[in-house]
Amino acid sequence: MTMLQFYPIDVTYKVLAGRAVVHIYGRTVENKQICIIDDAFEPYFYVIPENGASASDLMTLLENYKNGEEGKENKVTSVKQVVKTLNGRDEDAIQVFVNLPRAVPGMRHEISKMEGVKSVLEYDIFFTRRYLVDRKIVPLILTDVETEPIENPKRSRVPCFKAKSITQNSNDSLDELNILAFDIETYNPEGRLSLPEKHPIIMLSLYGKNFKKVITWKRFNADLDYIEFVDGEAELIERFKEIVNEISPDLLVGYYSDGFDLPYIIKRGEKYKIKIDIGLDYDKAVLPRGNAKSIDTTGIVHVDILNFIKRVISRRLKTDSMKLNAVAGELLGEVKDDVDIEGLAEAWDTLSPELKNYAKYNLQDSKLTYDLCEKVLPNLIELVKLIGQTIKDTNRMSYSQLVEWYIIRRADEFNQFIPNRPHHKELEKRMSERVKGAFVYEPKPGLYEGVVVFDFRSLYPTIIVSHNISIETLNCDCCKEKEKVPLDTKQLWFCSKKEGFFSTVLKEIITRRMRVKEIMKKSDEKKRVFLDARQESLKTLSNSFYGYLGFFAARWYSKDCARSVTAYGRHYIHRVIDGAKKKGFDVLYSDTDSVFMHLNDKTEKDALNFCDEINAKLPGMMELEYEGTYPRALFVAVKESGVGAKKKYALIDQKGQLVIKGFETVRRNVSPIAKATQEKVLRIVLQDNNPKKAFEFVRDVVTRLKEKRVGTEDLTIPTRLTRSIDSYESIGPHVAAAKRLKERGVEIYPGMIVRYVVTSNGQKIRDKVRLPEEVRKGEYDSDYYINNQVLPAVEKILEVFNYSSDDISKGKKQSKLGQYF
DNA sequence: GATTGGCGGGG
DNA sequence: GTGTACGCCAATC
Repeated sequence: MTMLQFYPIDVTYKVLAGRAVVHIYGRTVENKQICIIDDAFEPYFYVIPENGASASDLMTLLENYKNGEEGKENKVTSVKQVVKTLNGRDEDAIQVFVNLPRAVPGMRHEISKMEGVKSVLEYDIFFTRRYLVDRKIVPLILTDVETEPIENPKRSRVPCFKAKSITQNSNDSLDELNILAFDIETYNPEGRLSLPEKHPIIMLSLYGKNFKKVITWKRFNADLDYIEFVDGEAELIERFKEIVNEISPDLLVGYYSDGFDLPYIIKRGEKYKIKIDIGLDYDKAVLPRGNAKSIDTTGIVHVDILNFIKRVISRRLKTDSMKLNAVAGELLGEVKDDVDIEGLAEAWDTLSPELKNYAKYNLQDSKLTYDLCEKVLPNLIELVKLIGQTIKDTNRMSYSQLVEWYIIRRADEFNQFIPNRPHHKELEKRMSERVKGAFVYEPKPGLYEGVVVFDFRSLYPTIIVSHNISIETLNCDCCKEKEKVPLDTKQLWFCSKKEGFFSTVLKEIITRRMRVKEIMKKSDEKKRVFLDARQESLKTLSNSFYGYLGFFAARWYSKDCARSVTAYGRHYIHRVIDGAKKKGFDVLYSDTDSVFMHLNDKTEKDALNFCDEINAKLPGMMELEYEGTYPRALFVAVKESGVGAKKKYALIDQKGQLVIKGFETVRRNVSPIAKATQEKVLRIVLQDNNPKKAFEFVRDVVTRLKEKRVGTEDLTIPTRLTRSIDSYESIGPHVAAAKRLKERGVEIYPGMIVRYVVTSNGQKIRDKVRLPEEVRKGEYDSDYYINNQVLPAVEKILEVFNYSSDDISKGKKQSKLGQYF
């Protein structure tokens, strides 16, 4: 028997000789890939006996239970009596061990209908995930194993060891993973998406540390040292497999490769009877079945990095497009090569010298994918270590799943059963339940000087912790006479004696984050990247706890807990608003956790003192924070009502930076001239405090539009087609533009962005539409751009200063505006 | 205005 | 594989 240390990377299980055997792939401390095999873990679930039913009778019955055909039998192997808590109530239960994971779904329905059975619990916890939780193993953390080597292991590309014991006793983790990125180019003469039934893969690129390669199967003149020519598509696929297994990276990374690249390679492989058996266990990668979306390769983990970016990273990105170009542009400051991808098929057919540029383009896509993966990997790794599930799974988890799997891992420590997921009827009920949300104080439209902003630090998480909000502390018997949740509709309270499971777990996450932030201050640059990713993961996780409580599919769902959180939120924000008014500040605006106060004749110091007074009375972890002082703030009206618009305001800070919220400056289907005018007007108003100048600027834009001095590029409106043009009932401008494109022989497909200019040819908008390349400079409908683009973008801003749209277009002013002229 | 349906990413 | 996305926008009633 020898001791071995390794870092787990991937976990799977195989059925060997009628037993489920867990296989953990990873790297040793010497950086060798290995597989640890553990055959001592058994699948199980729980049965709760009916009240009053005899648990021992039921145990005897279950002990000998079996079903299924011979050879495919589902059998109970043993039973054990346990007591655990389910949503605050202690339950006597029977833990039922079975022969195979598939026996659990195979028998749980029948068992749940047996006499004396109240319910069945934990029947849908995936075997390998359960293994990690029960064995307290966290992927990527240094693991000690007592092993015996296995001679001549079957179906393994790496040495295998049988585990006698497996434990983690260290915080040391594997933070540098070997990445190989890949990308394919396909042949598609019809000029839209390729069909794997018809169109071959013509290029495939791979990019790793000190490795770059483009494989293609037509020879052309290309003076590129990374090109490798092979004889055909089948050879291309074989070569791809060879390289992946030669390099044997930890991660095989693509961009939308769950949805495009890997399924495409698999389907083209089928045509030549080539299996994509690149995993360390030789299992062939298969297309997702049913509703599945992921493609798994064992040991060499397939990571579609788009998943992670979309789910976790996108929150902090400005772009709303998840295209590789947009994401790489923002995260890396680097973009895709600029080639006309529509011309690839023709270049391929004619063996054009352009193919060299397509090869470069192909490699560049893999490089961007590699760099993106490297960039977000610290975040993914920290999340893996926090949640305790594999890279493969964590990469594809939504926030609610991340919270849920974190809680599941902690449940056993607190002796908690994992509640069942809601079924159809319950889901329907939950979906119809609405929780009253946050309080919004509507602003009075206007330009204000001297504005201080305060907000509650992590409002909802700190409420949950400070008020001990948790399913099992809700309306306890012991605290009936204590403080109630500030709600008119219902009497709710939370235990003040016993700490709740949900709130305790959340509290630990918050304190851990504070500790990490402290350590960060004393760390060097390299460490700080990981620590920053860690505190970021802890933050996103803690911010998701409230949402999880009210998420309809959550195991730990509680509408009463969720509504208590928002009720306390409204309560505390009102406390700030009322207190500020009493002190003589004008409250301008408030939304959920923030308050905008007008200083009036008071100073910033007065405001800070006020903040201190509020903080002195807040419970537990709750804290009101000073966000900043702004020399000017602008609030605009919504429609005709004169009421201030919510979530739409603009500020200028003391350094002259604009903070613009809710204005349409970034919306897609607006012309550049309208966007730019809006931004400029906000800057003039906030920076120069000169509405007249803003007004005149707009009037000048209007004049330039009238005099046809605006260039076509500033007038081009981009809009996305959402379906095929024939299926549109009404011909909107973008549909008319699409039709013109089609007439010119351009393939039209749903999802494409059409760009058009509105001219004065005809009556209806659809007749006025032209493609940018069809119009000469000055050929456009001034009235349309003035009345439908520019004016709506600035109207609400200028209205604050009593300018109306008529004033601008006519160049006149109303008499009451004398003060500005 | 509320509800429903389909899309995103990829060549 | 002890299962299987989800949040948003646009179209439509």
